[in-house]
Amino acid sequence: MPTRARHGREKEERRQSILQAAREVFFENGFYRATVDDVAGRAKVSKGTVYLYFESKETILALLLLEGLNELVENLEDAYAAAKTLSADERLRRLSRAYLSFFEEKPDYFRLLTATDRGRFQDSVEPSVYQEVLSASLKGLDWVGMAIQQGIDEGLFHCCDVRPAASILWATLNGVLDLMKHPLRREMVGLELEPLYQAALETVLQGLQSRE
Amino acid sequence: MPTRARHGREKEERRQSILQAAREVFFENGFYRATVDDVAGRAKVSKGTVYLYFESKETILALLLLEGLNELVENLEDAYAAAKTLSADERLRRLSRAYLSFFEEKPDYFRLLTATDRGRFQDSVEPSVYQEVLSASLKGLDWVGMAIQQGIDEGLFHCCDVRPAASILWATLNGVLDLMKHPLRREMVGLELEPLYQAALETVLQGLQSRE
Amino acid sequence: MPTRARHGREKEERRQSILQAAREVFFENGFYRATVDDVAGRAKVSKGTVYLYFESKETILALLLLEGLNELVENLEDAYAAAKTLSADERLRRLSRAYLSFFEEKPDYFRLLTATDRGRFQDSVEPSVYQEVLSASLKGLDWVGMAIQQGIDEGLFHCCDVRPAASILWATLNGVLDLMKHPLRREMVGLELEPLYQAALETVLQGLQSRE
Amino acid sequence: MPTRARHGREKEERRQSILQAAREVFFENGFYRATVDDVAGRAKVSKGTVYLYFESKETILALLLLEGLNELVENLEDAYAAAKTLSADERLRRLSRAYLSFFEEKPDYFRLLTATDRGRFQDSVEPSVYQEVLSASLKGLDWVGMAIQQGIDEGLFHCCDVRPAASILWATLNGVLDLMKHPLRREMVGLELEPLYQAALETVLQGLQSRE
DNA sequence: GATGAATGAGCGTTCATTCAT
DNA sequence: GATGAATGAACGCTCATTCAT
Repeated sequence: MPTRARHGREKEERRQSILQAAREVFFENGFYRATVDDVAGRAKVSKGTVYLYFESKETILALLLLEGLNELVENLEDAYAAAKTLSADERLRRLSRAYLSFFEEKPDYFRLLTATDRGRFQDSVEPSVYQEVLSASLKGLDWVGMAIQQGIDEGLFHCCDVRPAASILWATLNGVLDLMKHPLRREMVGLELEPLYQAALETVLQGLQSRE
Repeated sequence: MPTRARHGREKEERRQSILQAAREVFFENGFYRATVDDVAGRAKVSKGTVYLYFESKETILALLLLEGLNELVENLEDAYAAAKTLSADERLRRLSRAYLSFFEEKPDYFRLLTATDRGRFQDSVEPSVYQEVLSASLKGLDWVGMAIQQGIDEGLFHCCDVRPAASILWATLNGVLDLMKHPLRREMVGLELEPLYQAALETVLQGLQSRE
Repeated sequence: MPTRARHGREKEERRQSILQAAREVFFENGFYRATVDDVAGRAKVSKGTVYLYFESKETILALLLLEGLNELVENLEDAYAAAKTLSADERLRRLSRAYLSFFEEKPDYFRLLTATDRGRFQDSVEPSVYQEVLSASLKGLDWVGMAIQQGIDEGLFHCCDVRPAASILWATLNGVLDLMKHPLRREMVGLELEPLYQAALETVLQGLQSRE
Repeated sequence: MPTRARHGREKEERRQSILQAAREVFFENGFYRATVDDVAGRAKVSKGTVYLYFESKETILALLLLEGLNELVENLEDAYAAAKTLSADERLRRLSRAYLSFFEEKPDYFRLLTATDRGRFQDSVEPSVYQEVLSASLKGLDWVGMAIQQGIDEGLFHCCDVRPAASILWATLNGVLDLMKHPLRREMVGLELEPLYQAALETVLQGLQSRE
């Protein structure tokens, strides 16, 4: 059934083009300033068509967030797997680099994830979806945790508990990205993102290795 | 001119009561869900009066953010000054504690600062105001930087540059607070804020002391 | 031409199944709340197919109304014919009972007939169709009129004109049904439909018999 | 405080002019076809202003219905009171005439009351309001009932129960008005409203007087 | 200075109808 | 003939802002 297959593909393409349009206008104007009209206009479809593919504006946001987060998680997974034979600290460097790459390639997801007023989102979307977004946003912690556990097993780290250690590292990376995500703020700090990010990683690694 | 003075005082009081009302409704409902009607109602003035004292809803937000940030900066300043005779690492512990206190006492400012969709804010407010907010949000960096400089001078830290070191520490503290600010997320991580915050601080301090 | 014939039959079946679906959803949700999507879904055809068989949503309503009215008229006709040998007042009792049966078996037609906002209907449907609905809704009058004429001829009624007499009886029956069609209203009136309906009929019959 | 008083009066006038506009457009187009924009345009105010005075479109309808019904009830009350010294049948004639006058002077209320799809109305309006409308629409029954009770006491009517008798009379009057409210139907029936209405009244009065 | 009535553009969403396949 | 994706006008409603009093 080639026609059916074609139809399916075209539908999926249309869906994707609406999602892409939403990504663009949400990023450009922020979720609240962006209107469904904007999204429709950008995707060159009518407003009604948007609602043919998606339940609501909030649903679109949720999908974008999940898409972004899932991509990040995949990147982390790959980085972790690719560094299978390496030492714990090297695996953590790979994980961190994967996170940085994601940030640099999809900066919009970051803005969306961090800058969207949660209040409205939280109660416009099904609780399960909200939970899913929240939990996906913490997946990174798990991979970092596994690498740190390896480091503890290998005797590299002397801290006694994995979860706090992983949280500290993850929070630090997030903190640096958040601090540097805004051009104006980058300018005010007077540093480049990449070297600072690397330095932060090494500092925390050092700190975790020192016996206290 | 006692009348003029009284007028001035009354005007200022009215202004403050509107700001207070705005604080409450913005915190309760989030900036976008809160309406100017809500603010006026809470302040027991008419909607027109709100616009007599403030240019726009966004201006009010900017003022609240600045207020919060200034209070934080004062706390940091005090903590820094009070620890005048202490060693650099101890001064940094005092600064960190001051930040944590602020977060715990005014958690709403945090939400407002981090969770407000920037798009609308940025271009509804005069650029100078936006700059001011941004720069105030980086004041913490300066105080941390001064303590770290002291640490370098004292030979405590072996890193060569103050600004990156300060940024790393500040970003870490921010990252931890951000990670733990949401109850649901706190639950998912399974840790308490305070011990994690302390551990993060000590880890970074250790990392900055190690020679690389 | 068996193929043609089969096609014709299939077409008619499809048409009927759409009408049946429309009956169901119009009755369940009311005409305005029901959507063409609902009708198509219930009939398990596509929305486009509905428009292949019917000009518009209103046309479907008109057809349903006519169907209902025709059924009523047939019932009245049968009741009239079956009471061929009876006296005029008995024939009127049979006609009335037939009307009541129709109301009790198809209460939804009543709702549709009386509760549908006429505005849209009247000018969404061809004038001839509207006329047809209106005239069908008056067919009952004709049969009642014939029985009353018989009564006049037999010397039972002393009123001089058939049409007013028939109108009065018909209006009374309608009025009672309308008054009692809503459960909440039935409860408020505190009476049962059937005895009230009978009493109303007898009262009017008495009234028509009295010499004034 | 003349200003306050003037303000109040002006506000009330504005309110009334919106109600009047709603009456017009609801009557012209039916409730569902009429849009809030239409109402606003007719009242020469903005759409927002409509919502300043009324909660919702349905609320406006409810108010119009109640207004109409209350006016009717007042008319009936007056007619009943004015006929204090008359015999029961004469009082019923006065009540009926009052009802007819109301119908002729405010035909729109009738259309609105009988032709509005209840489904949507019923669940767009608070249950208490719906109850109120329903109960007001039955107030006429009470006055008719009182006059009939008087007729029973005076020995005029021989029926044993007031409520059915009142319901029959009221239903008949309603049935006639409903039958004749539409010009096209009036034409088809070939009678004038007023004589038919009178004849119906007399017929039922006769019927109620006859011993069965 | 203070009011609050008025505005009107804009919102997210719906749905009868059309039309390319 | 049948489909169902696409349309787009219209809907009821909101709310930051203005301005006559």
